[in-house]
Amino acid sequence: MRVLLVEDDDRLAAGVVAALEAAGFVVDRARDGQTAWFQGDTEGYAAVILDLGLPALDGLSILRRWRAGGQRVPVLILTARGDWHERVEGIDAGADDYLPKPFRMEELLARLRALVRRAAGQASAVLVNGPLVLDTRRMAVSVDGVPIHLSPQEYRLVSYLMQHAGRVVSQLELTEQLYAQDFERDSNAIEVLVGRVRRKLGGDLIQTRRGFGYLIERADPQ
Amino acid sequence: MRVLLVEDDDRLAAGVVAALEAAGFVVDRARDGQTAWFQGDTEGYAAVILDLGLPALDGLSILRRWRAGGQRVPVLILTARGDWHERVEGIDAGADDYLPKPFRMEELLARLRALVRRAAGQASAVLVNGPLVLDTRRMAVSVDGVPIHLSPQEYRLVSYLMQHAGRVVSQLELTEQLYAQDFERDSNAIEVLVGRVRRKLGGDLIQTRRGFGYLIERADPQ
DNA sequence: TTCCGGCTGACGATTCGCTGACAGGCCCGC
DNA sequence: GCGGGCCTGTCAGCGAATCGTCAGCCGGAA
Repeated sequence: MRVLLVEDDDRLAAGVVAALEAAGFVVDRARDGQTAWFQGDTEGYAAVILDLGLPALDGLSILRRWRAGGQRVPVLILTARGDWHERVEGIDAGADDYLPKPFRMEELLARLRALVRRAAGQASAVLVNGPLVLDTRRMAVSVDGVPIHLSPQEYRLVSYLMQHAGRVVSQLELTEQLYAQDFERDSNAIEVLVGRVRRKLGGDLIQTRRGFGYLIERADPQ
Repeated sequence: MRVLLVEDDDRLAAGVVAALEAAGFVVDRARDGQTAWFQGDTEGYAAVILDLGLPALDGLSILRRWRAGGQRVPVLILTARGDWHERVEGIDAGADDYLPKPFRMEELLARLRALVRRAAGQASAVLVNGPLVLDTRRMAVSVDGVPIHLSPQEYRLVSYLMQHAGRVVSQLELTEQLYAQDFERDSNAIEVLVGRVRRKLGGDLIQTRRGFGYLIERADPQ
């Protein structure tokens, strides 16, 4: 877990670095705004601890530049200036947390842990299998980068097959997944559904295992 | 954007509710811990403001119960007790932020906005998505730099979709976020609302995923 | 070849979302 | 208090999308 500490006061910085390293973080330190801005934008940090009172380039400006450039790294602001509108400004500039000096090291650690935990909670929800890409958040499917429009039922089918890619899924299993319990079993609804999806996705992405079920091959770089 | 305020002091609560509503939030209030616990667990709030000193069930206990039950709603703790180990305890119990009384209403709002943003994975007070810009501080929306006048309800819709840009949001979720608890579910209010917003924003900024919900595409540098 | 499981096109009932019209409620200026 | 404008939920109607059904076809395996 690598974090960036942006702090010009050597004594304070030393203390914070020691505490962070004791807590298991790997710490880089930047003394001035220029360096901080560059490093925060290019290196991949899990979090940044940012002092507002800095030489060369103000902390708030760095933060705004990062955010304007789409840099989303979690930022914890650290400053001696404790008046409320400074805080509001910092938070609205895109800081994720704020800690006024003087602070207890325990509190800094707790907040930092919370910050990292939160940022890690945003898993990418995109399933990829060869040319087939399924984005569960956008509920969108594409083949070779071309977006494909699927109806809700069709989407559910592809989603289920993708989540179980590399395994044969029986018609019975699909029926149980896609329909309510009281669904007539000797219906060819699944076959029709698969047909429709195949026409949209093209090719043989969904394979048939005659007598067993359907399958999307797993084709990942593993 | 629907939030839950857990506060037993009527006078304070009234002030906070007024400020929150003026800032565009839909507010439910709970007076005691029991109610708070139940509501926070069952209703889908964008955030919870939690007073630690409560009758019936202590604030920290509620928080721990929520977290133990997997409830991830962002929680901002509010309390008169400002010593640091209380803060650490609160944060480690799963609070996302902490504000000691007395506080400025502006700071509460800023922190609340930050909390909601963070939960949505955004990082700045100004949300940008392609031509669409939403300034949560000024409650202003513009498309291609042209300011658009939205009614409160319309603004909330756009705000919520922007906070969750790149994700399909169901009508049920929108209903829960935009309306108080006792709202009739089989109404087409959301559809009408979306229609009105679309006419104002123009184009297909708000997409429909038939059978699933609505979506504002995310178009930013990653 | 036969047979059986799967595929396909057509069809129609139903659902879903969009829209215009309308009305009640609220606020503001007079 | 009164009138007008805005806000916002309800309703009905429309058009399109959805999706199960059915009948007939195809093709692989024995």
